[in-house]
Amino acid sequence: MARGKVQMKRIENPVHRQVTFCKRRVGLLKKAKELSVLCDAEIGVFIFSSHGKLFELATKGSMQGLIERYMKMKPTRVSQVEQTVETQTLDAKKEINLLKQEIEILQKGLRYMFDGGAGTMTLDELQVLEKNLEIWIYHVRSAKMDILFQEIQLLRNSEGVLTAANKYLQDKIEENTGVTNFIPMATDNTYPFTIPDDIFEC
Amino acid sequence: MARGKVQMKRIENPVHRQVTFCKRRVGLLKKAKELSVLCDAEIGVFIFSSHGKLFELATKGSMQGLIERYMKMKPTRVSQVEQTVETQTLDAKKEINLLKQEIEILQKGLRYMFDGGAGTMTLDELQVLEKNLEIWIYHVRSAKMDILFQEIQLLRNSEGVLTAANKYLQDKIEENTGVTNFIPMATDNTYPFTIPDDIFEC
DNA sequence: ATCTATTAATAAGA
DNA sequence: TTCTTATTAATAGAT
Repeated sequence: MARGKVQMKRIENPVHRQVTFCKRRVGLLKKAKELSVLCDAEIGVFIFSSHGKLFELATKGSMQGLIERYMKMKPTRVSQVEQTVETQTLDAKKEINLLKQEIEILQKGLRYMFDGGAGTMTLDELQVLEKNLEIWIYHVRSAKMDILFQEIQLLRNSEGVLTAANKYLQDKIEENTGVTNFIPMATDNTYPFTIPDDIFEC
Repeated sequence: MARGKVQMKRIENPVHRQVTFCKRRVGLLKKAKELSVLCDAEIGVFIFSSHGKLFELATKGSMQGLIERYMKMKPTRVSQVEQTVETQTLDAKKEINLLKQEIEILQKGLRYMFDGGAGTMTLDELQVLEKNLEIWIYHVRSAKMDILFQEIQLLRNSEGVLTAANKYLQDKIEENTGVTNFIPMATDNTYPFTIPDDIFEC
């Protein structure tokens, strides 16, 4: 525009380039402001120098407002930043749903246990629950079972002792009195009173 | 700039205003492009006409990229949309952490049970676990306990029956032989073989 | 749109 | 950076 035309290409001389940048930058922002005022337009400009420095102008309101207005008008491509955030949110929600499913299974299992086995769970859910509870509950039951088993063995032993005593006394009576039709008491009981061992296999 | 100066104020004549808008808009974008080329700058311009129509220019890449670069440089005020998304992400992460804590406690509890009580859990964790397991495990044990208890009661009954039979037979022998120093077998056993009821209170 | 008289922008030099 | 100034570019108003 003065003292010679300018070639439309990058100015190689750094000093010239810097000077021109300053001058034209001011000119551009001035032009933007003029256009805004004269024609009642809303204009946003940002300029990043080759060194990364930012210069900006926003007529009427803030640059943020302008960018939001711009975004609303062009929702075609979502920005990478927003996409990342969106992806994170999606991942998080997926994870939450998975965890909630897991807890749902546990809760259903609780209800299942509480109801004493009312069939409210699906097979898959029961399998998940089973896998989790098997080892866990096994060790809880085992501890108490050990005690109970010891007691039962004692009872079995006492039963055997008493039975032997009973037999011994019967023989004694038979031997002394010659009575053979002696009827032992409580013959209607199922005898012997054995507990299948597999009941202790939890 | 030609045929008379212009007042720096809104052009009231709509026709004039529209014409000026067209001309100066082209001029502004041209200037922006020139500045970008000459000085190796990255420039974004958007112009909203008074009627809301958008005109834009982004030198080097897309407007989206420019806006992201702008945002990174000025993270002062986050837009409401992004803030909402961010809040959601935060909430989601909080929720995930809570659920993970819950599962962590359950897992620790599993290990605790497996180890047979090796003190790897904190008191709080144990209390949470205890609260959750109490009802659950109670009903698991109860089902089996019911069976066991029934068996034990049967054994107790049989014990009582045999004891009664034993006593009867002793009386009978005493009555028939006059021997009073009859020593029952197995007197070294602790007698009677009772199981404290509280062992069934899980 | 296009023309053109006139103003505004600015390249080069200081 | 800023000022000056010669020169070019932009554009207001008319067509």
